[in-house]
Amino acid sequence: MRIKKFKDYLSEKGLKTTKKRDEILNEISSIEGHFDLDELFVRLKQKGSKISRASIYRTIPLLIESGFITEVERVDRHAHYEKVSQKKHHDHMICLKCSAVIEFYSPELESLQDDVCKKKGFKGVRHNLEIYGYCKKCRT
Amino acid sequence: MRIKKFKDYLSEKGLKTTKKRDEILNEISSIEGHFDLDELFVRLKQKGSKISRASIYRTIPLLIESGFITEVERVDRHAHYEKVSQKKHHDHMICLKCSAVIEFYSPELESLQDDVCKKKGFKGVRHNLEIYGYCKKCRT
DNA sequence: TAAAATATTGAAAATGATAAACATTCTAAA
DNA sequence: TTTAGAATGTTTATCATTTTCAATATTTTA
Repeated sequence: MRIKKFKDYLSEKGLKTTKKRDEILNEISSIEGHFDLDELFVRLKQKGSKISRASIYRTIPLLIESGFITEVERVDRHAHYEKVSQKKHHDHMICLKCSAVIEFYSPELESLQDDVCKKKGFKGVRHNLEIYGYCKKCRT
Repeated sequence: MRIKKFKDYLSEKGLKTTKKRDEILNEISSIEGHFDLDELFVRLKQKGSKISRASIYRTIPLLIESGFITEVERVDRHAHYEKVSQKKHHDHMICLKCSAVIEFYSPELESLQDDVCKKKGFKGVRHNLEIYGYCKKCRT
């Protein structure tokens, strides 16, 4: 599974499998939706882990490189991440007031993007769409 | 013009028109393309302004709120801005090989996004779409 | 138009996210 | 099991941004 993929990535790079990396990996696996570094840290601590923030900071680039997580928009002033999952691709609406993140997926939007790419002779492989505005609750 | 709009915004909010705010406003008006806070600061200093970074930091949210500027991609580790201009909105295709940036605009894509927002009860005010892939030259 | 009320300013200190240094501990592979 | 190199935690640094505070400036009021 995906965890194995990460371990393969490590050994390819001559990096090592460690308990801390396993803890991080497992914890992220259990998170649904977005998270930031501090959430991850707190969750691990609550489970009795002795991990430090520094290790998490150091592990995150590896997780991104190996395709385990991706960075999503900086909603606050710090980075947010989410698992790259089997879950279907989706885009985001971000509330400018309450910072709520709404996931959505529109097949029409996807295929229209393909059309636009074709028109430009561009071979798209992935994309990133963020719509900023006001969610149902916050719109006046 | 747009400068007046900002002044109206200030008085609506019970804020004051000041020399410093005018300086910032004028300087931004003369900038083409992206800028960051420090560029703005240096330009003002070069023109003999006695302004401090703190004032610029404090003015930027007002300029954004009033629709004078917007924050664009965080390229580095700090914020970048650009004037909200007459130039038509567009999105970007970015080549993973040669880093070429292709601007495009698709009215269909825009209105489809509006539909998707409507469906979610979301009031979109702006968006950001980047399609990553390979340009005409680089696709194999 | 002077005085009162309130907002703005610069300088410096504070904060928050992230990174680096370094000594110690752990992992993998011989 | 040894050993080289990697990973770790703690502490310290860095950089962008925010806040505090006393001094000024602007606007309002009388």
